[in-house]
Amino acid sequence: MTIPRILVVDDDQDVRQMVTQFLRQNGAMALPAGTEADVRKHLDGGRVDLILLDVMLGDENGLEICARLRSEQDVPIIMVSALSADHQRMEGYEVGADDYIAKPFNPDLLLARVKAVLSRARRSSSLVHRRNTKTFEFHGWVYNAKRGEVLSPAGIQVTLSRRELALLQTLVANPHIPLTREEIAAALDVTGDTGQTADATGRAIDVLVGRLRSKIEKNPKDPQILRTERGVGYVFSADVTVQDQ
Amino acid sequence: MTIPRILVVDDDQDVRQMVTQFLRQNGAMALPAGTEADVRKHLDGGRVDLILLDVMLGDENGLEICARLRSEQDVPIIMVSALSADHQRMEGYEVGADDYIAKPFNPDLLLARVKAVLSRARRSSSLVHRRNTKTFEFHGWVYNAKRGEVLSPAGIQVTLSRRELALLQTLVANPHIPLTREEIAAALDVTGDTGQTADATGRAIDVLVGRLRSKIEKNPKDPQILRTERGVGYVFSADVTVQDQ
DNA sequence: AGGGCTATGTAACAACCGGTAACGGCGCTG
DNA sequence: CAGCGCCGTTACCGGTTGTTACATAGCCCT
Repeated sequence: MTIPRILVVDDDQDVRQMVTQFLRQNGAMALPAGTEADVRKHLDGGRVDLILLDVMLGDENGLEICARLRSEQDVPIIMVSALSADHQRMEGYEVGADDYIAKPFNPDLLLARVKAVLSRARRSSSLVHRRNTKTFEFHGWVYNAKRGEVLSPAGIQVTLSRRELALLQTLVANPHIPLTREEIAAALDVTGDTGQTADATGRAIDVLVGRLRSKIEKNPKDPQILRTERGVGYVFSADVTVQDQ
Repeated sequence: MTIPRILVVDDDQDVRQMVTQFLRQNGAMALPAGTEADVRKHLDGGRVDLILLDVMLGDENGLEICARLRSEQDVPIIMVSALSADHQRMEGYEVGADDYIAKPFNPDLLLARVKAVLSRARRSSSLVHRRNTKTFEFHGWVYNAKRGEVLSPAGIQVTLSRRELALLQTLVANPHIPLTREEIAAALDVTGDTGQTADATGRAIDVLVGRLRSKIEKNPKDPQILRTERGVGYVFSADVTVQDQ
């Protein structure tokens, strides 16, 4: 990658100078900016890879600027603040900052953050490394594959055990397709080391299904989502909508 | 740039111990194995980058084992033997060994061979690079390998003990790759080799993991960084960005 | 409809696994 | 020598998961 251009936005001239200099020593093209006008000038004029934005700009509110910039351009932003309280941090994220760092900061820390954000940005633009998290939705339930989180229609988080989660994952990936116990066992890697038949694996799957039902079916006795296909196995009989993220 | 895993196969406990220790000092994850069964356990379980195989195993014939392994898996093998006769060397090559070294061997020589075979296999040459100072960043944390410093997302320095630091280092070098307790122990050089199972090493790793968690996890009860892989071991499940320095 | 067979649901149990508090040994430092 | 921090061991607890046994439901045949 070419030398990254970093906009250093801070109303304190001394801070600007210091940060700018430090970044330059570390190979970046640092562009100091004292006001939002300065920022816009640079954004209009040319390429900017990252904005280091101080939360407290004399007259202007950095958070607002951040939100505004975010809504207009897709430039990574790291918020900088003298306030390290957690809620500040959260606010920073809410307005769309990519990261947050407290002042006074450790140079190593700053550099690490900058590089992290830059490489993240680069990665997202190259199709190769895209790591997509999927979210599945069915009958009001939401299953976030990455975090392994399951939310009930009421929005309450349900904790599934590892096995239950794996089962759900398998099912969700094959909606409306009847799966035999053997297939499920294979997907869950249950077999054990003695190449057991599905029967020897035995009722493990049945029991597991029961346990999952007890957690995600409104009335486990009359399952609507995880249905039994008698003589065959089980079907996930809900429509699933998938969202990449 | 993962740390290479080297299986040290020798029926003589003292030799195993010595070689293992030497390799560990030079940055490898050395896994001692006394029998073919041990070898298979490791091969089944996980990735092994290289096997150092003694020709004379008490009951078994190392050459046969070598041939057998070769026919099954594509793992580089270096044969080790007390007999330096040429025909032995030839035999070693015939059964598929990548290199051959006579006992007693010069440590430097061993290391050279190991590196050669590893790089031929286009594996990491981290045996060499490992001395580089690196800074790792994950979830806002910064770990400076040279100074052994760890900074929290808030920029506060956290003091880890020697062991905790070593554990972190091992994990950070293998993000998203589940490590067994045994592998971790090997990397930390915990047991030496007394033919102990991972169980004999006992809960040391578990406890250590717990201690590290209590320092770097926001909520140690629900670890986001250092996750448990039930029945397997532990995974460092954060994206890590690395900077050479 | 009813008998008999098989498939499935599930409660109870036991084995196993991982988290962790507590303890004690060890080495270092003052 | 006392105090302290580090670290492996142990024991206990709680959660997970496969097994078993028994109850029930579904299906086929007469």
